[in-house]
Amino acid sequence: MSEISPSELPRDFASLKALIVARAEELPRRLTQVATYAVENPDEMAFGTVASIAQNADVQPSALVRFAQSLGYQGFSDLQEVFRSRLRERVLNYDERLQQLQDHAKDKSKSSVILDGFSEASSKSIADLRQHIDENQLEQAIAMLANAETIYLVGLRRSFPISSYMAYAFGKLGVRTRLVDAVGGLAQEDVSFATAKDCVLAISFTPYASETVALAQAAVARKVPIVAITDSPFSPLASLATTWFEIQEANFEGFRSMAATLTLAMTLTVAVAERRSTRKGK
Amino acid sequence: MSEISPSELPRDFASLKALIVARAEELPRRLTQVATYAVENPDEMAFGTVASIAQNADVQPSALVRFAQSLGYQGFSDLQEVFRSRLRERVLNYDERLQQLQDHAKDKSKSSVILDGFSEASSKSIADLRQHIDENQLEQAIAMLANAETIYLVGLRRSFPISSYMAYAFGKLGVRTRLVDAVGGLAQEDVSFATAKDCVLAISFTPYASETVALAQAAVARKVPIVAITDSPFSPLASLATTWFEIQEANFEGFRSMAATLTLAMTLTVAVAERRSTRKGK
DNA sequence: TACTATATGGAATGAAAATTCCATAGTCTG
DNA sequence: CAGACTATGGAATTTTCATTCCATATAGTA
Repeated sequence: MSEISPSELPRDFASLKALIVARAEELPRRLTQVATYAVENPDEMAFGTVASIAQNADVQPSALVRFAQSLGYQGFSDLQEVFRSRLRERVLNYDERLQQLQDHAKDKSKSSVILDGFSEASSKSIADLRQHIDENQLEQAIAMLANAETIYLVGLRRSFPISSYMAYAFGKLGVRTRLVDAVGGLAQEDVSFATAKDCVLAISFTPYASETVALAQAAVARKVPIVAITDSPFSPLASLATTWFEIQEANFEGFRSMAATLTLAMTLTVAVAERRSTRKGK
Repeated sequence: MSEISPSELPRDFASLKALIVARAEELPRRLTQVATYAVENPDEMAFGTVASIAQNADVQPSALVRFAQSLGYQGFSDLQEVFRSRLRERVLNYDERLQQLQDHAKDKSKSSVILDGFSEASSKSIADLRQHIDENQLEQAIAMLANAETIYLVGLRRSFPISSYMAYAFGKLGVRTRLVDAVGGLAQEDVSFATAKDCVLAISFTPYASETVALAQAAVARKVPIVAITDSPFSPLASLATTWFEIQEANFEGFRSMAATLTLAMTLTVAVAERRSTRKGK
């Protein structure tokens, strides 16, 4: 009945998907329709019944069975097993992982618990960042930084690793920056060379370092545009900045992650460098 | 028939689990058995049939139906829906997420693609770290650092943000460190004060900064124990170090993440500080 | 255009599943 | 210890589901 079925049908979702895509065009019209639906709604395929799926895909129940058979499976149920296996392999979601962390904390070494805790906090922070960031704002910040003659990187104490990373990475990519560290009030002088053609990237989290705020104020006074990365709308940087990102880092036992900030920093660095190189090319 | 069912039964897995746990003890013996099985085998509950689950849980099929009804559901199928919803909500696994990134790259802004790429790379790096790390090794490194009189933090160029983060965090936690930056060959002098009672934490990735290697060699000569964080068994640090961590950072378009290294750094910092404070307390 | 092969819709069928029912066992109470 | 109530196992029943079948439509070919 089926053209191919050399006993080695896909049993995992990835290869099944590949098979469906490959065979899709040589299948009859209605079965192509099923193929499309299957690839686009794998969850539904895993849990639905022939009748419910048929209704949603707008085909007859028999079409589903035929589809499965034309791929070489015994019937729909056989095919459905593969879609179900996909869900079994899925990664746990955050709530579950957190729960699991707590459940297994007893039988693990203290250091492993800490590692797991920070891993979770970091992953969660990154996921939140991705979900909450405003695309337009990201675009605006990149444009501002890409247009700047010199980027002044302001980040002290806890934020210093981030700004020093950006200084290093920008340097590698040929973008001119100035890493402002505020040792003994020398910092202000640095920024006092900045003009409206430059840009300040200020990073600060609670408790906001007073030097960072002072530097940002000096920049505002000189009409230097500011991109800020901070953690709250009430941050002093929020009102000073031309545009600003709110980053919520998850914490483990009170120690905040820095993963989201670092990820955003990497993004800005590469995006700005990329923007500059394409612009220069023209 | 059922005691409670005020039309607001759990429809999500988290609250269902809470309900089951809460009601478990007041249920009859066989139904408690079902409750236990359900909580411990949620996947099976989602995919199995009444017959198959009953067999695995070693109860009669009717017990499953009764269990569902005693919680307030119409029947087993009704309850099973909740277990299924849990799997639907699960996070995609890495392969799928990567695939999805590529699929949706067209209809997104370039900057979003970069952010997604780095987010993915960071999450993956952290997951790998957690999976591959050796607990005993982690313990050993923490012990070494906790016992040191002074911790010398050696990390240059790309690794400098990490060591500077640790310097900051250790400082906050009252652990004495020395951040070694190799400006103009001054570094060596720093390490030349170190003794066997201290410890060097060296961080370096390809291409290994020659200064970091030189510092590590100087430390070896003075019999100072070394904990290293690097990316390959062929790293010059691997052979010099007393113990070392291999970290594989995922990359996006050739730009390596730093999330795993940062997560390990946070772990070491907090674990060492914690170890010291408990020891001091005795 | 006629013929043939293939595809499709929809009802019929048979299998499998969930649910109910009932007889019996067990437990609690007076 | 008797009686009443609850719990349990397992068979009977009903519902739901996947699959097959067949009449009709569609497309391809001579």
